[in-house]
Amino acid sequence: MRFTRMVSRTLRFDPPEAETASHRLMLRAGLMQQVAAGVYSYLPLALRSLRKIEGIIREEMDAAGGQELMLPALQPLELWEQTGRRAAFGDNLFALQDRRGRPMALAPTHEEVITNVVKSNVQSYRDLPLLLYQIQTKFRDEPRPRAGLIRVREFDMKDAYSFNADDASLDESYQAMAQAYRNIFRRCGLPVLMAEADSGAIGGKDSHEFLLPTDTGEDTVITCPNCRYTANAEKAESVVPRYGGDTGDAPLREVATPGVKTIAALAEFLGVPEAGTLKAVFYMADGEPVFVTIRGDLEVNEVKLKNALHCDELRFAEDGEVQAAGLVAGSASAVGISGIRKVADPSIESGANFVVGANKPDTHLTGANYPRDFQVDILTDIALVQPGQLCVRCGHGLEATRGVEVGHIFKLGTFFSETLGATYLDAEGRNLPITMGCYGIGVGRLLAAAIEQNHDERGIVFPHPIAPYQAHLVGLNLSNAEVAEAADALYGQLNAAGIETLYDDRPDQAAGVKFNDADLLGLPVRLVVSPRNLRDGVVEVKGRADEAAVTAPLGEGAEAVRARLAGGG
RNA sequence: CGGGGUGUAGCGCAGUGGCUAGCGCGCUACGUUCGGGACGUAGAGGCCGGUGGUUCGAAUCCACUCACCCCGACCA
Repeated sequence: MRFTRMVSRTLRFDPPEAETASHRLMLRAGLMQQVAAGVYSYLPLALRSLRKIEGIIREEMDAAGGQELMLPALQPLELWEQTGRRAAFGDNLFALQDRRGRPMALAPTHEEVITNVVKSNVQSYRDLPLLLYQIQTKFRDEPRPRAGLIRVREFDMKDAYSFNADDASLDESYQAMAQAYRNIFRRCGLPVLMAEADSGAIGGKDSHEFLLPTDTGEDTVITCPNCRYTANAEKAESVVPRYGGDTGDAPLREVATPGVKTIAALAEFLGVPEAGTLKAVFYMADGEPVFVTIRGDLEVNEVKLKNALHCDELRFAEDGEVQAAGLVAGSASAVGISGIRKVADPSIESGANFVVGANKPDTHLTGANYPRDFQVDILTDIALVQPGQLCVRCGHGLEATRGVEVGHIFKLGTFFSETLGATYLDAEGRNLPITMGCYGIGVGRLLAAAIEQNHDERGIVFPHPIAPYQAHLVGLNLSNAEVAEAADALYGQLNAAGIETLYDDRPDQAAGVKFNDADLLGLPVRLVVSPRNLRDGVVEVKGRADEAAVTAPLGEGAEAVRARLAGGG
């Protein structure tokens, strides 16, 4: 490709709206252009890279026994109502009407449609297992798109679905997918963490996320440096150190706490640690108020809470809703409260004689103990893991890192097959629901993550397998006919040798401009033809990440590129 | 949806009521330069986000509205 024929141009300065590295570099290098919030045009350079990523994904999916197909993005809304996911997705689902007023949706994912495909094609255990996948555009009306391709509303996703007769078979498919994912990310130059993840309201036993560690990531990963336990903070569990050695036989006693509203203020006022108090938090779950109790030094994990409540929408209650429920914000506790759903974290048992609200203004109680003084409807882990808490497996201190989720695999179980009636006959003639798994990779996000991981202060440093071109041929001083001739000839040789080459054939740009653009675009190998090199009969060869260039005989440019690519770096 | 911010040339920005709206980059032409973002000369390029108001006069003041960015609740 000749530089002078490219539609895109590089930006001389960083675009001010882009804060994360991949976003900034992709705009600046002319890889993409924004059309609307979370909607981008992919220019040729980006598309070439995306196609390479897709190629890697296809190879690995096919190697794992996958079959590629293509499902529609436009779907009847009815399909989403059948499984109840119209409500689950809520405003994130792009809904529209066709010309006859029929409700339609732009699909955010494809479990419903693929389950119907399998339902009408699979009757027997002999037809299983199946692994089907596609690379296709998804639509999600995200509340807040951000950071370039990290979070967008229209994006290409590789989504795969496995269909198995039983859990043992599902495990095999799941493991095969996990391995395929590891291969894909390694080939894209990404050192990902595989973390235990929340599987969502639909359930299913296992779920893992593949996260690229980076400060600009949206997720928090909890890791144990000792036993390698790795989990998304949404899912992670920890051991909460017990508070105090008391036996819990202290009597309940009221204390006046004028003006004390927060846990921090309460702890200070009474001279007890925050772990010696119980915190009350109020949520609205699908419109119903919920009373949540957790030890004072811990935070509520809303994902865990949502799963415990089996609700679609969960949010903090507003002041008016708290009052309407007859609760006293700042001095509330579950003691003596009824007529509202009560959820508590097991940490309320990891101590005794707690300080809690008295459910009247400016008053608290000391000596509160569960279950002696109050009861709850649901007692389950709803705590957010914090670094420094202890690993549930080995007791070592946990650490937290930020990461971008680039892939996610789920064991779905039989939710969709049961809801939509996808069954098979087993060897004994029984009609059983097919067991499913699903596996997603965001292709554009993977590119963004790769750039996030592989760049320096000068620009992108593309990993070879996903670079738009392998070689960047720079011709300096091309108004000199001899140099132009030599550069053109080398370009021809590279093409003939099958090396994808971007040829900076701009006749009148200064060397600095060309070098800076080459660094910005970050193609793996740079070749320089110039009057100086021509005099010596050589071409300069430099890997993007190399400190210095080496020279090769002018006629051996293609071999030099191959050698440099094989050398890594 | 809550909080903060921005809309003026392809891009980045300046312009606090006065008539022909400016600067840098980029772009076009010619000339000079030529190994890390060169220089000169001459040009092209604007419904100042939109609508409605105030005013003799609005990019500038007021109201409404739309869009985009950043911070929090969603996910590949």
